[in-house]
Amino acid sequence: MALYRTTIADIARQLNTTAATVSRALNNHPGISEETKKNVLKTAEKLNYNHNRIASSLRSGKTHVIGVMIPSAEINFFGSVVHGIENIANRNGYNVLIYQSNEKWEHEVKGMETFISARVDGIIASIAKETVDYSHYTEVKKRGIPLVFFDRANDELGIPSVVIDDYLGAYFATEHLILQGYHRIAHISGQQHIKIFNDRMKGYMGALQNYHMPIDQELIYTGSVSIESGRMAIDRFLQLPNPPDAVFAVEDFTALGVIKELKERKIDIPDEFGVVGFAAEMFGEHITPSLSTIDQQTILMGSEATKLLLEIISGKEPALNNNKKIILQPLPIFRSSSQRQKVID
Amino acid sequence: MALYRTTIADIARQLNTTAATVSRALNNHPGISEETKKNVLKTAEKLNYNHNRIASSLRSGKTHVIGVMIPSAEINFFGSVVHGIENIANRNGYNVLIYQSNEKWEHEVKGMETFISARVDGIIASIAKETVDYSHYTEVKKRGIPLVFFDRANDELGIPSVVIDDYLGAYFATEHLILQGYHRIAHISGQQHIKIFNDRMKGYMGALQNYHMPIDQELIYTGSVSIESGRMAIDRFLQLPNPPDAVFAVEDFTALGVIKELKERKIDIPDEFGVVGFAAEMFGEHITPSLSTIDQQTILMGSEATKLLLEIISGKEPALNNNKKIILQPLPIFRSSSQRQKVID
DNA sequence: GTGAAAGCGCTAACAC
DNA sequence: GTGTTAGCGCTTTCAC
Repeated sequence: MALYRTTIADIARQLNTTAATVSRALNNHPGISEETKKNVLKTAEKLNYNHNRIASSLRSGKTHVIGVMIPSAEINFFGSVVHGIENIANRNGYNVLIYQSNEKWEHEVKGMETFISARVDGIIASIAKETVDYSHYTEVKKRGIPLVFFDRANDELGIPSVVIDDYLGAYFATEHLILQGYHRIAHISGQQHIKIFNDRMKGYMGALQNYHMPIDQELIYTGSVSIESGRMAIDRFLQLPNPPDAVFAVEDFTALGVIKELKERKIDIPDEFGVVGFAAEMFGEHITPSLSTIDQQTILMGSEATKLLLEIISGKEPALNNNKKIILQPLPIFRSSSQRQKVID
Repeated sequence: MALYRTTIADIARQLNTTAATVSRALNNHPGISEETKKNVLKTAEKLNYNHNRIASSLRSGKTHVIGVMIPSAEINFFGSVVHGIENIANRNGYNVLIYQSNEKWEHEVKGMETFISARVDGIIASIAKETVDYSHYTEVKKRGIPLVFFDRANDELGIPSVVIDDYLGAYFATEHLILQGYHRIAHISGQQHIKIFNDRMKGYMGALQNYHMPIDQELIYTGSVSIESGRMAIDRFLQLPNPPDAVFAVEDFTALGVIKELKERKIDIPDEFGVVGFAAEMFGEHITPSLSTIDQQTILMGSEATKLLLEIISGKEPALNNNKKIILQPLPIFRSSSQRQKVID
């Protein structure tokens, strides 16, 4: 088997010309005759030539690779964002190098080092839950490598980001429950040091205030974003002297726990109790009752982040201290779990 | 901002030594004094040096990058396999370049070209549904680039693969329905040119035969792997003079369609009708009734494929005409949709 | 419109 | 244990 790989020098030799000319022809440089170009292309084909990006990158300083840092490829949300990133990247001749943090700070640091070593042209990242020290991100910034955050961003680093409007999504969800005639609306929240969860809490409160409904601290349960925390929240809520008749959960799995617990207690959804989640996880459409939720526009988030990054790379957007923040509109999806047939009033 | 990047030559200059020595120290070569190594490491740190993989790759011919071709990052199954791949790859100092075919042959071809250009050290791929021409894969093989298939493999190309035993999984599913006392067990199949779907059909038939039950062609519906095809199959089955009382569906979404249709028709699951799917999709656990299914061991599939690839790369496994096939055991998960409380006999 | 020459940053073969 | 030398394959001045 011939492991020998054709180089531009081989093509040049065949055509009695030089590597420089071949390179120019292959890269569509202006000022190269049509004739030469045609010959080069034909010979390249004949010799089974394949462009060596490594050599090209070393010389030009551009790798056409984008590093993508996600907490986990196994989580639907991130897989879907990656899908959006890949589409735009490939369409523009960029490749995508994936790194998973598994929500661990150490992995995130290692990933950034890998990206720097690999000389990626830019990085798209979503911050790990564990991360509180951001020096690896500021280091990337300091080295002049374009960086864009998505979903889990940090606004204080002068790094642009693409997020959805979590406040608004939560506002929509809560408002919807109010308009459906629920009177005491509870909220199950997530870890408050994570901005998106905090924003959702604020959106919940904002909607209540706007509709002149009291904010009752007893109706706010801080959980850990899991089925179990949904179940536990219901358990506590129903022990209250004046229990809620609806809940906006910080995320779909939490809402699922709520539904499971309510069903076991034979409490009718949505007539006796309304439920809205957040994230538009796949299962929500298929459970009974189907789950009302807020879509986070994952594919769009990926493609917008990539477009923004490519604009920074191309110089159309400033690379430094760019606080640009693209805020996507959340998309409410109201299904059976919150749509009352008869409004009790 | 200093975009200047420290090179090993800079470190060498500081220490009055040469780039070669610095390189050796950095790469832990044998025969370098502890003292020198310590000094190099210290100076590298001080100068904020970062290894340049591009230059290193060009010289050494190794990129430490694995190309991964998947149909879509958005499909849970593939995201999960990628998770398994990433874990093993990173642990061994390899990075993962992702490419999505979107089930299209053209994209798959382009992806392989990209991998070749990027000089990846090896490739892990799952074949697009559309693909019937495999020349891009044989081309990769011809160029001596290690290649491993997972899940959707082709046994005739002399390329190793990691798959689950689809026959056995289907056998388990069907046998389980038989043992639960169902008498007429139907099968909803997928496109038969795709091997895994064909294997599942065979496993279904094998179980029936082993238990001396007749194979009735009327009870086999060839669908397109979707919720809709599950619904349509039930519609047809229930029009038969002698309808089935259970179904083994080729995949979970098809099984979901079955369940939705049966519920609408007020047919009790599992008492009147048993259902088993395939794939262990997330939603199956949370719908009512919960779905019996066959787990495909996605993470394990990813890690086994990566281990195999790394062994080929390291030369422990032959690179050429390696027909090694790692067959993972499917894991039955029997839930409510097929577990009869009372066996009707 | 094309050639000559240099060099991106690293590693490996060969000295000593 | 370390230095010398060469070169991986490409792109990019600077010529003419």
